[in-house]
Amino acid sequence: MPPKSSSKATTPTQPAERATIADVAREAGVSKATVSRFLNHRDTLLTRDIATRVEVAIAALAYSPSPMAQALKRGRSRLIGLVVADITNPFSVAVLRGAEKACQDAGYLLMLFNLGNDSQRESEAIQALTAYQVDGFILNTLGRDAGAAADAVRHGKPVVLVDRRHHDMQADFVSLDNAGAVRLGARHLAQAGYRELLFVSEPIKDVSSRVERCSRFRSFISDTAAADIAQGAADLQGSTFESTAEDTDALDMALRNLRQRAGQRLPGVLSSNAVVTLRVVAAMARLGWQLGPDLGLVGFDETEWSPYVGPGLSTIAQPTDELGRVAAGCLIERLKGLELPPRQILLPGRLVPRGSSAPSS
Amino acid sequence: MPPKSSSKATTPTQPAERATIADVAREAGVSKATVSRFLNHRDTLLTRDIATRVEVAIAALAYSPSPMAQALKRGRSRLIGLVVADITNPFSVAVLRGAEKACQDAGYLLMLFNLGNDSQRESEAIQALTAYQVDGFILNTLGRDAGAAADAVRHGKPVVLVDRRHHDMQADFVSLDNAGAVRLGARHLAQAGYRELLFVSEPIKDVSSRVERCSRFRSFISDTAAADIAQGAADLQGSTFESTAEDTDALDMALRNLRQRAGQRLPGVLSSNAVVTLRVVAAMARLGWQLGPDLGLVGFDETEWSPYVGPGLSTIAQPTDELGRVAAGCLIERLKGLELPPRQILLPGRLVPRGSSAPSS
DNA sequence: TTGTAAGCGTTATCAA
DNA sequence: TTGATAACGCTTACAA
Repeated sequence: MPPKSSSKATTPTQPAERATIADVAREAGVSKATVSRFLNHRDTLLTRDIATRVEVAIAALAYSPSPMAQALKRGRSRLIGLVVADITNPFSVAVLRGAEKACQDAGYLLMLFNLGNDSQRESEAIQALTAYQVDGFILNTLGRDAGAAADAVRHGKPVVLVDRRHHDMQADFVSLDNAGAVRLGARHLAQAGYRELLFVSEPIKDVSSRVERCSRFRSFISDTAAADIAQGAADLQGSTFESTAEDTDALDMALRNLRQRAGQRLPGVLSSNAVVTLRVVAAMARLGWQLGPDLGLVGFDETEWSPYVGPGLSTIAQPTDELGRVAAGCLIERLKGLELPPRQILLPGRLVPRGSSAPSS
Repeated sequence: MPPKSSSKATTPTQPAERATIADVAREAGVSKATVSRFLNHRDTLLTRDIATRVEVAIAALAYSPSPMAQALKRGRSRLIGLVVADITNPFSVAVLRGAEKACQDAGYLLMLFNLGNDSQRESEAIQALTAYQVDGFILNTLGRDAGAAADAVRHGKPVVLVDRRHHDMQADFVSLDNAGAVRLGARHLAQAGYRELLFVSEPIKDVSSRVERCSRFRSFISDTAAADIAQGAADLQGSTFESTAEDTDALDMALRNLRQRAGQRLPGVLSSNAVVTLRVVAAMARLGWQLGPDLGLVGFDETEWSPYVGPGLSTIAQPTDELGRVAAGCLIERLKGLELPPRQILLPGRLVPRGSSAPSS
């Protein structure tokens, strides 16, 4: 293949190959070093005359530097590695979206690695990404594969954890304020009159956000119950349940038991994410119960469809876009050299009350 | 795992820096070229003795080649660029997921660029991605920015178009069989007894998939009506409507008109994607109509929530994962050197009938 | 069969 | 202020 050299190109307007810094140097009649200086240290040391010559040449050749070569030389790539546990999860996607935007705005590109819920592959992901010299990581993973992320940190690559913290890792952490969010949802249910509550979660398995939500739910119940007792009204009870996608019978049973325990009182469910919410909705359909009157429901994660399922699903909206943006922002600050002990940034959730938490419509 | 270079490393188990090919060569007592040969042409030309020495050294240093350096030298990067018009769109995400999986399996990593529905940025995206030497592109974009993708093709980078074709571009195209899918949905409505049909789409704006669905709907109506006349039953009518997110009044009006036109007959809607479906559902709620009895609805795109909205939403499920997989597969074949005229791969949709297209429950 | 050396497109360290 | 020149980590003629 004749590479460039004029020849009878069918499209004369296109420089068949990308121009290199050498081409620019030749065109401008200067050295490569000068061109490089123009690019990187525009402010310092450059004769007006030479500078414009270079500038013209760059424009003429539509030159832009090769990030690959720069990465090789500098050891930095303007790439950010994003590892998500499961891109099926709408929450991950929402975060991804926020992060992608922030990265683009800061001139970074995102390299994506999806674990497909196979936490074993976490170190594989991080290795692949480090190989490409990504400048930093945004991790939304289990952190089971403990060494993996720690390696990255040790290699001096900044890491930001989103939603799920890793055990004793020195990294910024960005997440929903789970304590506040659980309180928001549980209190709303309790005040609406639902007094026998059940927290339904995916299998907890040490996933930090699940652990937190679950334990916060427990403490909400005991705190509130204690307060109630002090006021002579001791009817609030709570329990928790871990639901799997397969075992729908177990969920049906848990809900039946819940209603039985409730007795005269109203039963209510707080579900830990959108997937679980849908499972509860499906169970309700199987049981033939009405959302609201028969069972109160508040679910984590607001979605476009929340308003239209049953009487409308009450949700706790996470600031997903902002989580992604903030995570990327944190990372970029670190990349700019910010030295600070690991930060913890918790963003508040927002309650969106709808029919599913209204005892009577 | 004891690496080598003593020094007082705080973490003795980690080789502070990534090992390079030179390190391996030194460790094995051979030349860099030999190591490189071992890596790339393991099969040919290598003494058993030397080969094992290299192998041992590589293992000892946990060496893996730098893809950046390889890319620089080879001009190929094992990177695939994915450009999506709007990552908010669940369809895009589903495709992304399928593609990501296929790429990973083939040893490619995905670089993601989201246009955020700003079609102007398409060439920006493609340029950024080519700068990183991506080996090929998967494009789910409008193709408004005509030159952009064409440039990539001209530079010899294979391109696969997903869901949206670009005008006269030489590239593989992977998509739902829109003709078949429209027929599936419209016929289902018609057979269920809905005889005054409305196709509701997002603003068509030259987006190829929208254009196709809309025109296929029109021809379904005229074909079927013609056949009906031949049989003496000429009561099937159809029209189309473009809905925007803002102007909900217009949609309400369109539905009211539809029902009026229907007269004694039943009105039915075919909606062009999940977003539009939700808009129609919202309009129904505003109008106080019942899905099914008052208006039949079939929507493109199956989602996890389709079963739980109203009486269940009838949908036309796209094989999203497979679309992504096939697209990535096509690209990878091309990368392996497959020379073929541009292919067109259409995957069938599947009708999922539910309550929203049942006149009586 | 193996080694030497020349690049790939940059940036950085020297002299000039 | 500018220009050679040597890396960065790898592949690949070409020699040996």
